[in-house]
Amino acid sequence: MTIQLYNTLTQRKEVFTPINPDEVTMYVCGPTVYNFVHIGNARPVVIFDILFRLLQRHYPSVKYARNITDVDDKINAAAKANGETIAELSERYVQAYNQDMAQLNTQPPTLAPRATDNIDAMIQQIQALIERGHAYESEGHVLFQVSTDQEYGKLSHRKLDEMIAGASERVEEASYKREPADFVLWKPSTDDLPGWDSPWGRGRPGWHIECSAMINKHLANTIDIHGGGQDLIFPHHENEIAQGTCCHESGTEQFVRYWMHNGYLNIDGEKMSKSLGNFFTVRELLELWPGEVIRYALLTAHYRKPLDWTKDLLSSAKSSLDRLYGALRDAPVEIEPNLTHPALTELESHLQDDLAIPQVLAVLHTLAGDINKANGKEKRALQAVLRSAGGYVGLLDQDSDAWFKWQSGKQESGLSDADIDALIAERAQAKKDKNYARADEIRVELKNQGITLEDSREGTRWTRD
RNA sequence: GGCGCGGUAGCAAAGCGGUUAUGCACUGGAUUGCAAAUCCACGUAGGCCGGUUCGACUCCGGCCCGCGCCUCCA
Repeated sequence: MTIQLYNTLTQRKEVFTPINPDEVTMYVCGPTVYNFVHIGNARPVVIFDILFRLLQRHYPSVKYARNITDVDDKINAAAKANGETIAELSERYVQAYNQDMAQLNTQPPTLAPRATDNIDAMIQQIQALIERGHAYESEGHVLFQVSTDQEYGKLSHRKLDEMIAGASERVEEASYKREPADFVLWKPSTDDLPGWDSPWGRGRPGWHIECSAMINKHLANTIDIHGGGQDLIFPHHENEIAQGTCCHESGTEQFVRYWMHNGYLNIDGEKMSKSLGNFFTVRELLELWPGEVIRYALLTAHYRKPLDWTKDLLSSAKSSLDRLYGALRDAPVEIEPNLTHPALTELESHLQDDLAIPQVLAVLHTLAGDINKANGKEKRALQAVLRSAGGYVGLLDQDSDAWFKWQSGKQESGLSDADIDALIAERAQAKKDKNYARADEIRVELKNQGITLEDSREGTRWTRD
């Protein structure tokens, strides 16, 4: 069975065949570090994490790069507002980003290049574009002349003249542009702004150049997969193609073979975005929910479809995970290597079919049902299968007991584990004395504090809501 | 105006030209000192109108509604 991926370029699912099966290359657009990221920013990270895991099972080496944009006007503005240096601010948010993404069980990428470490590569690429007649210098700016690229628009499936006609009010007209659609590769910096020396004076890069330059520098001239949110298709990725293709000798060498784009997160049916202000940061969500619940919630819809982000989605994700972890009671956390099982084969085939993750979740739940009906050796074996299955999508990697005892930042003022254990001990004695009134009283007391008790032959377990 | 996506049961969300998606919630039963967890039972859902077909949620056409992109954005 082969991996099939939906390619935005061709608008269809295609069989994935890497240029070099010994080393697959993937690049995903990372954050601009001027703030905590919102949950919409986390969706591609989680989605491409699952693709990364899938590719790693199929190929000996996968080079996955995710950039850090640490030069941007929004960073400059935020640093100024905070009275902080740009370096301090961006470093702080890089750390926060890495922590947040780790909380969502995402593996770190192979490479996390920063824009500010790759200015040379950008300048080189811009120079190549000028030499090849695709870019020009004007009033301290360097611009890409879109009309020199016959292929421009092939990713977003638009024609240049239609774009301009439709967007005439929004396209920035500037004296230094030859044509309105031309976009900035390099712009001049004033003394109070970050800047680098260049053949065109002290300045800083435009938005799009960092990705194409870093891809060429750190991965290859042609890479296998490039991912990001659907809102990056135009202009960002379209411009990357223009830069990454036109800068090379042939001018036709393919830049990226498979373009993948995830759908948006919506709030009340509308796109979540920083500019609209209708967003939740991953930080604040992690105060209220385990990272795994957030991850699960992000996986409930197919990656190319919009996903409505609601409280119900999260509590439903929590309940769903409760069921899965319930089936993993007393099971070891370690994943058994090289396990084979029809359910794993089925799950793998869903993932290979353009990441059909909702169907993977269905397989997980079917397994959980089977486990709950099984006993002894069979049950143990199925639990190992479920652990493995979870690993395919970055779920179910913690101890079941720890899962059920998870405490949010907001709950920390409540009962401690020791308090709870003490009350349970008291209740056990009461039960032994057939003092059921007192036993029930303790249970109600705990229930009011969000603690649910479960009696069994082996003793009493408890879970936090 | 151009390009694109979607409308499935109370909610969320998939596959599929004919046979249970799945989860959450609800209800009844088993189990339990009472609970919880678990198991069993329980939903002919597919925006509207045509067409193709022996048969359509699935394919085709039209319409209605919602959303996105069209140079800040994941």
